[in-house]
Amino acid sequence: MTGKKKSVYRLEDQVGHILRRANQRHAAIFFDSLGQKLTPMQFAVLVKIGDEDEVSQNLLGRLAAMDPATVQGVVRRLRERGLIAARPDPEDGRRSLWSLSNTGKTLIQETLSEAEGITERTLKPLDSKERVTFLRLLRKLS
Amino acid sequence: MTGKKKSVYRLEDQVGHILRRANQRHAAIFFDSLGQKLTPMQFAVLVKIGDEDEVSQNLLGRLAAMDPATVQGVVRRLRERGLIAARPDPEDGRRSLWSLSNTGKTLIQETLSEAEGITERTLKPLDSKERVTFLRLLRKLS
DNA sequence: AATAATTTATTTGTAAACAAACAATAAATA
DNA sequence: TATTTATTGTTTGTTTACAAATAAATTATT
Repeated sequence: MTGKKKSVYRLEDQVGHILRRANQRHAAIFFDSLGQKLTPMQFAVLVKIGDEDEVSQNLLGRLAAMDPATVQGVVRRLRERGLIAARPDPEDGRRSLWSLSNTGKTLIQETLSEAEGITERTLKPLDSKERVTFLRLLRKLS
Repeated sequence: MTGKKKSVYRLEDQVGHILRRANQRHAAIFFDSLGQKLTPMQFAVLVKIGDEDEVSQNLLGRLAAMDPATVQGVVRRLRERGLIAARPDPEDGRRSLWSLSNTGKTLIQETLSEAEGITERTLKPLDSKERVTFLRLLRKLS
């Protein structure tokens, strides 16, 4: 009786599914902490613009790992809230250059420590050695 | 000169950001392999319904880790394609019960091995020991 | 039975995510 | 200079994600 071993596909064992659930958990933690002020991507975009002073859409997309079409929408909403200022690039008619407004700078300053708390809470289930290992391996997959 | 150490918030070091990028990579691999047939969530839903024979929206949401409102849309699109059949629950007027159509069963059979390939390709950067470690830690965060 | 509480599902609205097609500008080449 | 190629950005459409509000049906309580 040497039958073929039936391979069972268990969704909950697939890395994609578990990655997605880990993301969900992180998003929930983020929402819990900063959800009334910013979404995760809005926060990421503000941080990245702040790092660079002034960025084009293309550069911002690379920095924040976002599709150009996605950048569009995120930045539009932030501009509508006055958190980002825009001016045309004098050297390239295709581009516009984005920077943080004062309101935007203030908001980032106010939220940075909460953002650190979000990372901390997300990693809470791991001890410090596990965190190092996990982040190293996760980076390999990204 | 024992000044306060300025804590620098680096987006690319935050677990949320790296998780998101790992997810992006997995989604791209999925799209590359099955993108013309199914999305990741459509695939997950079909697998889960197939496992259970017949499910309510609520149960399906729990099984696939999806919000009820999200389940709505995913299932509607699959029904429109004739991959899922629905009937009212005779015992509970609020529910409808969903099952795979024959077309749905066939499609899952055809795509299961590709799905295994997606998991394999996603984990490619890790050797087999690292995979075990990674999945164990990732599960703790989900 | 009548009322209240719970469960289940739906609807609406906002925000991402990204493919695909298109448009505009700049840079390279003929 | 004129033409081609590459870069950068926009628009459209589809899908996922989820909060919040609502509705409908069931179950528990009085």
